[in-house]
Amino acid sequence: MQPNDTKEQLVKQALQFFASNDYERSSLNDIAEALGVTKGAIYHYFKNKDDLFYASVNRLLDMMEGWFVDAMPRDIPLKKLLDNLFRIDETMTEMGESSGFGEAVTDYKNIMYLFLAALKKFPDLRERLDDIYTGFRGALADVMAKAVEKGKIRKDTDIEAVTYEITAFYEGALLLGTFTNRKEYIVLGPRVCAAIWSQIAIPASGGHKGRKK
Amino acid sequence: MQPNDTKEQLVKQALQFFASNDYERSSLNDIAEALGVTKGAIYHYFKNKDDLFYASVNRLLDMMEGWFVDAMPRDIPLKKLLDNLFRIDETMTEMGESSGFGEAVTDYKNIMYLFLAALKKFPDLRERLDDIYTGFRGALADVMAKAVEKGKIRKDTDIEAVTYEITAFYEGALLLGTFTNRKEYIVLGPRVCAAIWSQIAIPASGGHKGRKK
Amino acid sequence: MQPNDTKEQLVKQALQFFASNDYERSSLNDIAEALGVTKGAIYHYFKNKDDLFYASVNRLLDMMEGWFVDAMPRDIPLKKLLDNLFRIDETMTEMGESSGFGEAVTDYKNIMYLFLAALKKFPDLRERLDDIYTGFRGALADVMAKAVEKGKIRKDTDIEAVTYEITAFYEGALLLGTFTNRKEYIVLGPRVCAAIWSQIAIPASGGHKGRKK
Amino acid sequence: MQPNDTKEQLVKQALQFFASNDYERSSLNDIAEALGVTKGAIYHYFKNKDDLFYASVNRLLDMMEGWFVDAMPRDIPLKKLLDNLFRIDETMTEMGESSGFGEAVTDYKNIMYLFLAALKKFPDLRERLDDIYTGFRGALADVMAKAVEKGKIRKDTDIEAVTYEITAFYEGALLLGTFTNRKEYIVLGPRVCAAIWSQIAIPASGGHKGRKK
DNA sequence: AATGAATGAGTCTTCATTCAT
DNA sequence: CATGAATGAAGACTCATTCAT
Repeated sequence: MQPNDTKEQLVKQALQFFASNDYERSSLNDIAEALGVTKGAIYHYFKNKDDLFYASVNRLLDMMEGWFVDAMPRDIPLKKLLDNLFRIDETMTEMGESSGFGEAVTDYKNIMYLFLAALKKFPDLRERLDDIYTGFRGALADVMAKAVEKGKIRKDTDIEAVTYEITAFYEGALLLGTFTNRKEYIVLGPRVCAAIWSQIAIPASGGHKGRKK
Repeated sequence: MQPNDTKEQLVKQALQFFASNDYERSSLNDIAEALGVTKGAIYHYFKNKDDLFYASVNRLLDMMEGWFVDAMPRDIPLKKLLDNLFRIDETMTEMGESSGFGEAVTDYKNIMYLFLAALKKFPDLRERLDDIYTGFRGALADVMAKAVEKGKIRKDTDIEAVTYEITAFYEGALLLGTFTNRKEYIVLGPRVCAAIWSQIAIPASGGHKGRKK
Repeated sequence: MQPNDTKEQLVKQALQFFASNDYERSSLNDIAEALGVTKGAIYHYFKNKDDLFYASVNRLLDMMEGWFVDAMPRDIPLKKLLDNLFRIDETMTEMGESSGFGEAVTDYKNIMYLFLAALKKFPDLRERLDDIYTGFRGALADVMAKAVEKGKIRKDTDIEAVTYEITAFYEGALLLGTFTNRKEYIVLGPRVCAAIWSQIAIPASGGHKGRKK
Repeated sequence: MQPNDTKEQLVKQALQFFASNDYERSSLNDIAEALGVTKGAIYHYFKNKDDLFYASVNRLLDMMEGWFVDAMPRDIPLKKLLDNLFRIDETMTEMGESSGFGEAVTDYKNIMYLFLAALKKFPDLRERLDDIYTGFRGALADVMAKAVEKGKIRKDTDIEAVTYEITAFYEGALLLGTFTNRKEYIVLGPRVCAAIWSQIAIPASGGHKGRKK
């Protein structure tokens, strides 16, 4: 195994470990054991405990950037994109699976803790995270702009507000799930999607056909 | 100074301290110094470090419950309520001031960390937090139901979805602020509010013309 | 209740407490709670924690002195005295009951620990304890001397050795009981008594005499 | 220095330390200093303070088992064995020297405290200790049985009682020494031995061979 | 006579980090 | 490359004792 591969492996495993274990409360002994190496080995590849954590979080950010920005489909019909997005649980699972990290990393609750711990230690990560959100919102705005052009949604749509609304709602829904331990977004996500859609869509024809009773 | 007063004081000060300092990383030495007492005094009133933290978080939850549930105005016009709510920054500041805790407790970024740290340590707090969110959404739903009756908003409004949407958006906006360190919600909050309102409001007269330019 | 009475009560209760609880491991808080008073009250009557312990142990020594020395029957037939003594368990129980302290103080295991802890802290107690053993052995020797006079036991009996033998055996039997948690002395005590008696008694008649000068 | 050697060394030195210092009152600082290592080093080899103590006491029990059970001479004339045993002080010293532990471990006073402290903390040690006593008594009983066969002692000897008598006396003599700080057993031990012997021996013949000058 | 709040020195324990091998 | 023994600073917690009331 090439040296670099070893380091890569360690980062990947460490990320999985940190996803399910609180960084502050994990001793290097625990970590080393979980990674199947000795403490010395870790110090061989990383400057210190923080360095390993930093590398792990960055690996996670790479993945999220790939998923939410680079891999964001931009030539898909807006309605379809939104429908997909608002099946929040499926989207998260899909992302987790495609990432190749275990399911521990998929669980938003874990990611939440991971990010907050990381941001507290490494404020410079804020910038990377910000880029990801900005990128995501940009992609969404692009698709909406196209939808306006195509006459799918109203011309007077406040695109910036709506992308922000969607992004914030997304995060908030996951956060509420973390707080309350109930995934209400599974049921309510699509209904919120419908509500938002009705707010921007151009009515097919006459009148509003009572989208819900 | 009465014993009870002392304990109360300690809880209050500890809450302020924990709002700006990470619980795990704060040594009892730091805490004691910040509270202006000796370690021994803390152990006189609290079983251990966790106990003090638990009491502090509960005090915060009391406050939030009072603000977001008990003090929630229920006979206010919906539009007015939403306008108020979506001036997120002002609402948070107002709540902070009314609480009597310092501004450290007002800052949502701090509360975020506080809650996540607390939930990790004391899973039973999840229930209290859940009650608060449920209470808040219930109050919101009540006002919306009345607005429906009064013909202010559409009869086919998916009240449950919209209240969830608002709550999650609220949390998400604050969380994004925490992540990115930018309070976009100051500008975008009201615009999102307008978008949501247009989605549920009954058009003043014929056709939906240019609710926003 | 007179002040002195209070102090007396405290000493008595403390003795019972120390009989079942290790002194070193008992905090003054525990002790105060067990005695049903506050720490302050203890400091009112005793100089410090050690002082209370010292008083308690002395009270126990008073009791033992009364039982093993002062109340030792000296005009009883030797055989009867020995028979009584070697029913070790009954003797200990009887002593405990007569003492008025609870049964915790009766249990030799507890006394053992108490003495060792006390001797370690207060070496001067050794003298008192020594006096008690000396007194006991003296009383025993007196009875044996009389038995020699009366022709009950052999004239060449090494009285000093036999009293020492009995005393040491007694302590040793109790100590073994403490170590092994089995009261073998209940069964074996009387048999040892018989063996010792046969060693000193004058054979009723012919028998094998003159094996000793 | 090999790892195992280091741990062994620590156990051995700790035993010597605990022999002369009360476990409860010894801080890990004291212990570490006495062993010539840092506290951290101790925690490297032992789970905690108790663990080190436990290992030390077990090492002592190993030694005692070796001495009092395994190394007990079984084909020696009973009289000689008893004579040896009842020179208590010499026996204890010999054992101490042969053990290789320092003289602190030899002193029965110390062993006493050690055992009681250990039994209080680790009740399971009682079993080991019990085995040692049982083994010792068994060996003694074997030798006595042979002596009966060879016509050296009386057939009606209550072997079980006598071995118990000897064992308990042994312990008791040492305990009295601990309590009173006087080694009376140096003088009285042999005299008690003579008394016991006269109780079981078969008179050689008519003559009085002066067991005592 | 009695309280109990408050202290601070001391306890056991953890852990990131270093370093000789 | 990798080990794991060893360190030492820092952590949470205990408790005998004091003192104002």
